[in-house]
Amino acid sequence: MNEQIGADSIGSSAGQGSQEAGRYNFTEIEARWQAVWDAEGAFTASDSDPRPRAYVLEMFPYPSGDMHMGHVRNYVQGDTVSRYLRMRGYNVLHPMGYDSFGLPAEQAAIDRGIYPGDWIKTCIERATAQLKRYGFSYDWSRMVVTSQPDYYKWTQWLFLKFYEMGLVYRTNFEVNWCEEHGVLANDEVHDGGCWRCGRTVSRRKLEQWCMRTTDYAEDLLAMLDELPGWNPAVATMQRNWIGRSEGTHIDFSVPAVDAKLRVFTTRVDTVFGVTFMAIAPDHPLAARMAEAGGTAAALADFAAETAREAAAYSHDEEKPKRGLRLGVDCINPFNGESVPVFATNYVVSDFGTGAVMGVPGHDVRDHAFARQYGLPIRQVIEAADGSAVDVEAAAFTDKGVCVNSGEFFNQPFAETKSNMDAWLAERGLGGAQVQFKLRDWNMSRQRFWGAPIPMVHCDKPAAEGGCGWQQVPLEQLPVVLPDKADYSDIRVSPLANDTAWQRSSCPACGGPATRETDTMTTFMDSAWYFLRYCDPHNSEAIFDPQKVAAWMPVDIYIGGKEHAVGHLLYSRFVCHVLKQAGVLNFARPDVLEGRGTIDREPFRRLHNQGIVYKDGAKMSKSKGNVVSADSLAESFGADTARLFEHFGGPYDQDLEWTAAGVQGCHRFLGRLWRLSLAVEHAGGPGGEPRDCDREALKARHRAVAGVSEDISAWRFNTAVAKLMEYLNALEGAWKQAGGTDSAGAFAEALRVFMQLLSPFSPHIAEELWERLGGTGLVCRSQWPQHDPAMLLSDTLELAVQVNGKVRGRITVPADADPAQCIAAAKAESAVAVWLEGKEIVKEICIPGRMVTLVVK
RNA sequence: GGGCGAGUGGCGGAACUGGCAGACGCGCUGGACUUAGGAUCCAGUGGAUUAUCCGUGGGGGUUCGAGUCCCCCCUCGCCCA
Repeated sequence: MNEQIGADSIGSSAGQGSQEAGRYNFTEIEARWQAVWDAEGAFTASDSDPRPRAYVLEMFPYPSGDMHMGHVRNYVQGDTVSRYLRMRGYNVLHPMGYDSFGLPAEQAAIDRGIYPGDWIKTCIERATAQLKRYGFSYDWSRMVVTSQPDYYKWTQWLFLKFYEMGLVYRTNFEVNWCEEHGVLANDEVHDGGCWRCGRTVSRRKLEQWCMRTTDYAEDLLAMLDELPGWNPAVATMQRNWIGRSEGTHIDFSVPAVDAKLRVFTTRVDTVFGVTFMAIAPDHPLAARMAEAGGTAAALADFAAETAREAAAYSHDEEKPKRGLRLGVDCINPFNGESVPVFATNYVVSDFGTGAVMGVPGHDVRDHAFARQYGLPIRQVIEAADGSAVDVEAAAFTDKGVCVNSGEFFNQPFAETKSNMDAWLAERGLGGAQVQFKLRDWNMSRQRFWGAPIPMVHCDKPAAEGGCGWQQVPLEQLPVVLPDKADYSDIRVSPLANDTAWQRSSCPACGGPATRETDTMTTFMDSAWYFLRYCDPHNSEAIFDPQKVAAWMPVDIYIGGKEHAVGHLLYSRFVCHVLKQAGVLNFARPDVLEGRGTIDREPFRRLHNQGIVYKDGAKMSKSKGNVVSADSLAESFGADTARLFEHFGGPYDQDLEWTAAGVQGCHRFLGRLWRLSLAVEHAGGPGGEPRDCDREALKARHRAVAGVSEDISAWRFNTAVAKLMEYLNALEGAWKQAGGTDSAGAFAEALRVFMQLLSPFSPHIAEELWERLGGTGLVCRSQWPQHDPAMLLSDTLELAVQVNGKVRGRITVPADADPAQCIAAAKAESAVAVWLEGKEIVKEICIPGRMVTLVVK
């Protein structure tokens, strides 16, 4: 730094020859400050720090291949907020980890013939290096990795805890089945075929472990109302997913098999319009009824066919409705009528009661079905306004008043429903019933790369007094995955082939037992990781409840809205259960907006960043349209890349990836660099403040006010724009200063600049902060305040409108009253032209903004 | 089909409660730095038939004044059937 760089050198090249030392060398700067932060433990969240705590969390990634721009966008937002909150005086917990069990690792292992754990280890190292390069302020000492035994031991512990609470049961669940590749996840089924071989996928039932999430449906729904900080769109999606509906159970008797067929309906008022009964082909009573009706063989065919078909139709296609008349009737309890029973492909057995009453007059699907099978269509509801209804032409689905319904006539829906519910309840035939769309949670995956379900099955047959399924004793956790995986037959999980691993002993009788070979869904791994961050190295317990109480709930959770129902709902569920079990109790009050504590809700605020697209598709490894996180950092540096991610648009808006414009952000940092060095070299405190100094001062207060407000409101794009405006103003003022007199004032202005810039481009901010004489680390300095008085000026420029069009502008003292403004407006020559020969009918002055005159 | 969101220059996007549309940046045009330029600086940049007029997907409305509020329509995206 021996070259004198004066004010006039802003425009000169700083990147050549002897001036090399003054060049903005981002590679060097970024490495240097990352090392300093590391050495200083600048981002360690301390459990003993007395300052108020904040917990900022981004959804942890699946570490498969490169981190890409979609990830970076997410983390940049969390990091900026974290750094901002630290400077506002909070003890911030900002951790990172990896969701490393699951399909991609398993797939990579199959494709490359390696062990999934080895592959994932490499990926984690790579991802960590990429994240570190961006200078994200994570407390890396708290990293959790879900595929490591010290983590999944506790995932297994949770499973057993829930088992003890009676929340886990075993049942038949439908899975997608490929003859060559075995069980497939939903996203491995493409257009009804296996994604690998294209073979038609069928549905098959497997015994699996299942969690009673529906027990908590009411609470999970109700507590959404306590979460005003959630993205409302996501809250709505969860409400719809939980799908509470108030309806009615009705038992229809089936004389042929002497049984009752129970249906659920939200439209009990249409019960007199029932002309058939639709059930799932695999309804528990279906076979018996078919037997009685002489259609057993036909039913078996039909059931097999619909099982095949179910996988073939994705949700957005309306599949053709088909049915099989079973040959038996059931009796409508309300009017004693016999109606035929059909097995159909549009009623499924694992939802509701697996049976639906067919009311073609008032339900669209039933209408289509009745048309196809020539069933009668009957009108039992009339329009409330008395207008004509033709149920032969189309189903009338509005709520109206009953007709042709015996004693229940001419009443609005609510009354009819309560009367009918009561009528059913009195006779023991059903009654009012609340139902949820939410289903219980299937925990089992027929996969190797997941946390083994810690259950063993006693080898002794039940008939000989065997013990059946038993929990693995807690002291034997974790049940560790073998360190080899044999993928020679990929129809079954390697665990199911590994007889040595399966061998175990029965905790109940001490005899031989066999391990469960299914592993847990990865949604279970990710449903509690945010708790483990609070106490990541605890080897005695899943966590210390006091540590969790001190950090939880998460103040700000950031991630993609594709997790609106899955991950977020399961995480809420786990916390609700643990609260009930007395294991946790979130106690930390809301530091950001002073809201009350929600003792079992894990995420106080939820922000969903927009999706990054490339070539019209969401950026993802599987689509092969990934732009690596390294690409920008390499050519422009992390500081530029971070800035650019913010600047592209509102954080929650989707965007098509393009690097066009990144130059602008890089130029901005380059200009800041050159101005700062010029000021640094000019040195010395200035003399009397001059106009240009005052301009710099005003610009500074404007920037502090604007940037603070924008960050608080999550308007990062405009915050960056305001930093750019600040630089423009400082450059202008510096040029005006034309020398070194004012260097002190400009150094001060620039130090504040570095504070404002620090959450966005932290490395260059540290470097220049130090050069300009800042003490300590800028990321630990206290966020600057602005003086509101500095935002005001002595005079104001007002626009003058005549009949709604701007015709001129006037400059008035800031304290001028409306009458003075209006008088000045009329006197302005550019305005007067438009007033000539006209009559002024109205004069309006909007203080500080404009004067508007209406003429005739 | 239902729910939600969006439509503003050549481009990404600004515009808090209705109050000067296009902040900030990209791109582009011209110029400077005696050559060169993926560097830097300066000036300009919504359109047009340029004293003025027209412009925020289209059409109506409320208002002194509408990107913003109300009604109808079109297009796109996401979620759910």
